Amino acid sequence: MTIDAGSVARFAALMADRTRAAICLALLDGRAWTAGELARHTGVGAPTASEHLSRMVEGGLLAEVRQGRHRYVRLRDRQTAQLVEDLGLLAGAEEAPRRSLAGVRASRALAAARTCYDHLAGRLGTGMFAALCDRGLLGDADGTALTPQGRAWFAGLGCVLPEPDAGRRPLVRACLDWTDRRPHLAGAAGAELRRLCAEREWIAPGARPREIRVTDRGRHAFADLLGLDTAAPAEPEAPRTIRARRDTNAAASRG
Amino acid sequence: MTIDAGSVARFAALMADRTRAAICLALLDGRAWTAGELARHTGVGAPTASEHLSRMVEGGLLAEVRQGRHRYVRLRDRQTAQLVEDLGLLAGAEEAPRRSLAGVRASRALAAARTCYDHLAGRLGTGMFAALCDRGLLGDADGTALTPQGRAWFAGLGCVLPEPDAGRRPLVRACLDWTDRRPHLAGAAGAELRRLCAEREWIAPGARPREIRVTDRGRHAFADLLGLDTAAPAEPEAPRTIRARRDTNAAASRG
DNA sequence: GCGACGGTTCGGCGGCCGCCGAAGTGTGTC
DNA sequence: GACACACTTCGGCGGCCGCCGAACCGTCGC
Repeated sequence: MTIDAGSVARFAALMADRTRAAICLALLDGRAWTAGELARHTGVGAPTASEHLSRMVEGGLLAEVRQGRHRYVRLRDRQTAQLVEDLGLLAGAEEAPRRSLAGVRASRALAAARTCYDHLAGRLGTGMFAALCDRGLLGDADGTALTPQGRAWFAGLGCVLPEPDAGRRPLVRACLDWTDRRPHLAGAAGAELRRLCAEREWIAPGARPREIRVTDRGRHAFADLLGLDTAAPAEPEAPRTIRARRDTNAAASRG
Repeated sequence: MTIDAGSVARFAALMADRTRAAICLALLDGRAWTAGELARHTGVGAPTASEHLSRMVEGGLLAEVRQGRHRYVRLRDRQTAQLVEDLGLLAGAEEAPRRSLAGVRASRALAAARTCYDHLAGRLGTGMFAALCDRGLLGDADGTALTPQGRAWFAGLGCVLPEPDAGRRPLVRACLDWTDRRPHLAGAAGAELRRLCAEREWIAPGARPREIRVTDRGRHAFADLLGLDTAAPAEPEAPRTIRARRDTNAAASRG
């Protein structure tokens, strides 16, 4: 047996609980969260969250950094984040589109622009991907390769892209978008592009985790560079609320 | 919430059991298995297997075809197979290399050549990938693109590759090999290449599931086409045995 | 029609799991 | 040194889960 069924089961079990899955999804924003934040976010007590985190770290799903009286955790690495994302995509693929009204409001902003681990997603991300393709900067039809023009475009922005090297992270990768069902730019170039956008303040963090906002400066830059229209909905943000979810947990844990 | 933690947990739970994980891994060979075969393969009773399969089909992990008094199941689609494979890779990444002696014998053949869902893996797969790169048939350093020469090479073999089309399956994809830790060729081209190898009888099924054997004809073809040395270990195959595994199950299900 | 056979359903058993409250540990602050 | 705070450990509770044996249901072969 090349690979042990037991270890696969053990690893999958780390995500096979509603609370732990919620933790994984929260961590998809690429940041490190404290144990307390995650407890509040998932609506669970501190002891429970603590046990979950220990288990996930032990199992190799999360990495932790202890700092003073805080315990920070993040997804172990890019591969792990990718797995969580793929899992979310597949798990959501067949789901009926039942969503609360509050959810619609929240997801509208997320659908517009958000981060996906370390790159840009939402309509902003898919729009950029399409624009890059249109201009011949991404080649090979699927957009899984960077053309010489593409490389020049990045260089013109002052982006130093890592030399592509077999076995390392792909330079460009097409990542199917949850909300838009079209690809957005992932891979090393996607991460670099996001870093650049943040550095030049073309984007800024939104009200909720993972949500991002295109700044005025960014709107001009995206229009100039890619002919991209990033008109904002410009609605005031509702305060984030913690909702109880104990009642829904038992129901959800069953197939 | 863009994606529901409950559905992620529910989906992950489908693989979070040793028996179900073993079923997934078995199905990675791309074939459809009957319920009985899987019950025997996983060392579990028929009722148990039946319940597992129903749950996995219901949850969208497997697809089933009922034929007479048989129930055939397979992984739902390529994305699902990919997920299982990635999960296996990550789950195995940190594991201590504890393996039984029988396991070593078995995995030696698998490490030499096997199928990975619908393409070739093992040293045969990684060797071909490296050879294709060396000859400039795969471009873009990571080998995520086919060069014009590469396309010509496939054409010369009589392989009709699908036109690459955004949103469809990538033409070529580098898939990290479990045993060799180097990439092998996946994607549509990988699948086509495997089909061709089987059609010309360059490869033949091995003694165990997923295992493949390079034929004499294949050995010559691979040497001529790619300068690839595929010397076989040529050891007689041990008969496959069903081992009891009930005792190890409880231990494995705990973190 | 009958028996063999693959698969399913049902009832029940043992075991683990996820949760919490209470108490404990270590860190930073006044 | 005392207190607040973030987190952990412990004990216990309710609940689901995975398994099996027994009985049952279709299908196939004779």
